[in-house]
Amino acid sequence: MAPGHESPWAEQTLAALRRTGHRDGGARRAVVQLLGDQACCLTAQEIFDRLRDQGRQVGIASIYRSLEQLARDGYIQRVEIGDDSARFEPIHPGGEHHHHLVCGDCGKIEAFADDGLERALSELERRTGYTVEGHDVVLHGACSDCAPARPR
Amino acid sequence: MAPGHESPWAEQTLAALRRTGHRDGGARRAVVQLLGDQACCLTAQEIFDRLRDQGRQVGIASIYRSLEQLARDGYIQRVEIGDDSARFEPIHPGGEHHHHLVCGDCGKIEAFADDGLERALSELERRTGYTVEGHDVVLHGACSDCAPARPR
DNA sequence: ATACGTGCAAAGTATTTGCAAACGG
DNA sequence: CCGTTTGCAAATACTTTGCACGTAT
Repeated sequence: MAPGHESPWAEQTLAALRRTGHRDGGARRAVVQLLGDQACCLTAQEIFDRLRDQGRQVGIASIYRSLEQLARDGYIQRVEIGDDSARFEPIHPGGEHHHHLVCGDCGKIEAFADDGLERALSELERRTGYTVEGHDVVLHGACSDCAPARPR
Repeated sequence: MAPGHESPWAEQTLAALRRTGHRDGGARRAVVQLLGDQACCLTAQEIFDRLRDQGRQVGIASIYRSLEQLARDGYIQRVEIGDDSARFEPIHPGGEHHHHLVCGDCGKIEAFADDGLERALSELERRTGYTVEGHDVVLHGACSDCAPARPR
């Protein structure tokens, strides 16, 4: 990430935090900026490592605290992949939104979006009367790199 | 669970284990029997507690080891709900299969099945060429008990 | 000035592993 | 018998918490 340059999501999120009376400390800002530049979800440890690689010295506790607050306030989403650590990624207010495919061969996590799936989910919510605030879908299988190597 | 009586799933699973050359020790059998009688997914700790309540004295390490093996060999499925422990439930070979709604108010976990959702998922697999071995869907929201109490 | 945010270290959970004893086939 | 399974305890991994200090407002 080029210093001084922020993704639109990071900018919006930091502005919203300021507006809601939060102070702008270094640790949370670094977490938000890093998350905003990421293609996909990161673990707390990954965030810690990348920030340290960038020379930003943040305590891992601050990362966990930032993530907890950001998730609670709806800026980021917690994603459970099935390895034993939680992952986090920005929620884009526009509503475009994706799910994850976890490759059992190489461990890679790929994002995908699918309208049919989203339609089925909202149909389900409507029909059952559940009051659903969010949903996670995780597919386990072989990613597009590993699948060709195996017989279909 | 009435001793001596086993759910069909438990019976099949134990038979399959025997057939694949596994020995029939007490701990894993107790785990399989308990899981077979359960309506929904359990954590390792819940399994430990219920077995102890039944008078079956099993080490929690054996429960984890059994669950790991059963999941690896495709007898049970790991379900990640978003609290910080993993849950496990039988996979019924028939293919009928459900997902989970986690209530943010009361914490209850409800199972549901939905054909439209399953159709959308298989359509997605077919269209993208992903080789998908399994999928998890978790809805977060208010369950049918808590939702009526809140304005829709 | 004054509370909020941060870093460090310690405490808590959830899960895994090492090992010797128990046990099934 | 012999190797798998088990229980215990110690180890590990991840996350949370207590507390003193820094810093944004």
